[in-house]
Amino acid sequence: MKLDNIPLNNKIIKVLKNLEIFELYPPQKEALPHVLKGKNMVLAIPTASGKSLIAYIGIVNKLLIAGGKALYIVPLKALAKEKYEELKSFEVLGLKIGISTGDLDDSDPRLFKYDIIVCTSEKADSLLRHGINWVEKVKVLVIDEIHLINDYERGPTLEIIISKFKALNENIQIIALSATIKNSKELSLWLKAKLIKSDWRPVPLREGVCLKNKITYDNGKTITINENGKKSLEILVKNSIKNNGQVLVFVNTRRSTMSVANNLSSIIDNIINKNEKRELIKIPISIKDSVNEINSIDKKLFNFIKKGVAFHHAGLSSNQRKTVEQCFKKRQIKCIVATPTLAAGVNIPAQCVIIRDLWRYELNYGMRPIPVLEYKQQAGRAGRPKYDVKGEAISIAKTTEQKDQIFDTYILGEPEPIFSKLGSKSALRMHLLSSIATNFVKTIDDIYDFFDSTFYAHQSDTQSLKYDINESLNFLNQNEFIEFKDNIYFATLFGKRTSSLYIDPLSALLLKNAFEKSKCEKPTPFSFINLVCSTPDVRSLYLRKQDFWIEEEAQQLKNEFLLKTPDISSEEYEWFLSDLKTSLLIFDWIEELTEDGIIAKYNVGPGDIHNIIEMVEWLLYASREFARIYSDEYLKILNELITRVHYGCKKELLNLVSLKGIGRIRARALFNENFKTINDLRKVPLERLSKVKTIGAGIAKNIKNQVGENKKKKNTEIYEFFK
DNA sequence: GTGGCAAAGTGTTATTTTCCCAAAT
DNA sequence: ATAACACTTTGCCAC
Repeated sequence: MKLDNIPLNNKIIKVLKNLEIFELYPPQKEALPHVLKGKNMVLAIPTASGKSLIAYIGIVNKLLIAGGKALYIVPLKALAKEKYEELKSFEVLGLKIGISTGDLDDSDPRLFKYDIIVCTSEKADSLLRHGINWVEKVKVLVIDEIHLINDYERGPTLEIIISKFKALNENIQIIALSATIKNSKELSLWLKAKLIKSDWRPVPLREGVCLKNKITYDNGKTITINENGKKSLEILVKNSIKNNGQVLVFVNTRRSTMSVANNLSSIIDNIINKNEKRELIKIPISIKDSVNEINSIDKKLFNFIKKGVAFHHAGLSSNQRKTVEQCFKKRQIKCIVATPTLAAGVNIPAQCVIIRDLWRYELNYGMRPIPVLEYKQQAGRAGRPKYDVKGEAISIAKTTEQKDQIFDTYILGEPEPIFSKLGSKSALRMHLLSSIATNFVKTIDDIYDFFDSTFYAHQSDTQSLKYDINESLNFLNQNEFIEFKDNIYFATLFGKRTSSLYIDPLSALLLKNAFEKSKCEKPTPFSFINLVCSTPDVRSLYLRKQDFWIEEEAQQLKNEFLLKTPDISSEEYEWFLSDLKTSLLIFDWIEELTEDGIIAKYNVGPGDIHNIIEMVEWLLYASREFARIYSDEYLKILNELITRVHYGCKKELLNLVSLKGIGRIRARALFNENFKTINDLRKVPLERLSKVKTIGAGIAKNIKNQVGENKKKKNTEIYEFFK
């Protein structure tokens, strides 16, 4: 259907044409009239078949007619960025686009001036908890990847946001985007939405299973591949690349990503030509970020990239991930070997997808088959629009039985239905508290009514839900998060802070008890690091066989624990050690152990380090807020510690690190050459400064600008007193 | 029989992942 | 459950 035949605002059509969109895909065509009428929608169609565009048009159309705001909710920060950038094209229509994710420079008041706001689900929840004053202005709510309602950790949040917005704003239009799921009908009934379901794809997908040298396709055809001494995976990759394609290989461990990349590297190296190689060699140099240390993962990655292949998993830093993804999109890298993260993230299509592992290790369960939904998401990455006529998704089987099973469950099978996880204890205590703390609900009937509107109630027996709610209310009451008077529930100061700090009530309780009851005589920075690492909000590292050294550390540090240490024979002892391991990592970080040192000592990637730092920093912040209430003698040590964790440095560098463009590395270099204070930097000549290791002329100038006499000294002087 | 080296066999180890705060610019 | 790696044993050849 050509764009010109669509009853749509001309201005919008013009924007679409600028985006080189001249006609709509069939599912888009089907959905559009309903969206334009302002109806609630559930779009259950494959990824990359243009779901977001329908949401964009829906939003823009509504806002141009009725004014107000729209909220676009996504599951990942990286996706928020992607959507934000796509939506920017609509700014010419006079709509302002905003993004709000944890690590971007946006605070709540600023969001008021935006018309379309992109954020993660937790951020949206957090905004609601802080009582934003523009809730009733939200006319359109888009939920991307709504099937994540099925997720134990994050699903309940999604459900709560939807239910709250529906309660606060009766006429809100909800546009839900979903992967194909079995019970999309049920979902659409809950949302009172029009359901559009389709398997249509812009590039057709052919699925197959490879057993030994034979591939059987979903249309019944078989082909045989054979080449001396090569595994079928290697032949598949080779053939695809030779035909001008690109390949994604999915495996189930990080270690495997590297070993498979290694096996493929010489093969791919042989295919690519000299020009391509020249381009590839440039890549590493162009992304070297002089603020960060070059770590061993960088080196490994660059060695592969040189040969046109890369590995990809959550242990990579965000820079490394971005480089791999972008170079693949630019078609410089021919093959990425990845863990399932890649399938859930930003859209990275390839001509051929190879799914080597359909099993995955799960704690307490051993190896289990991955959900069909996940298989479909991985397979769905096959087929690059504009480049490929057909996408190919091949799974690897080892036996005939496996082959048949893959066909039955994955290729011909239907994705699982999704189930609400709101009934879990942790979800209930978290969301009950926040609902009470924001006065969203007051009486027990309010609470029942509200939970009655959730997907959970839509799916399950409400009687048992009432029982679970009461149990959680009792827990919150007994631990002084909430009180109950004259039939009204209200939150205590402690409860309100817990809710607005966005931490698990169990974490809050742990922190509070430590502050009020700890017998630790003289808490050190380590004490507080260990405290926050013991909360359920900080996910601890795995223990391995060679980690016995941690037990010895426990002995050394025995006087610094704020919490009681469990008995060696007790069940909690393993948890304790794994929390301790995480604490020690952070302690090494603030004692300026190099990134590579940490990577080797703890067997983690730079991405893991970054994640742990973020979690610990966030909980230290929360601890400081509780310290204000319960023990302000800890304020100073906590403030200092938060900055040290942020930068990864010793106390003596706090002055220097407060300057922009100066991280732990440069600060250390300056300090070692005896520039220890802001005043030292003010006195030194520019030329001398630019001779310091890791500091060039540009940075030196930058420093001078910041410390120059006429400039404001507010920021830079804050840490002088730590000396 | 012995040294040198590659292939085959045995044993050990570890196992995927995301988001949440506030304040200032 | 299984891949990946480290380590040991076996097999083979030339001398």
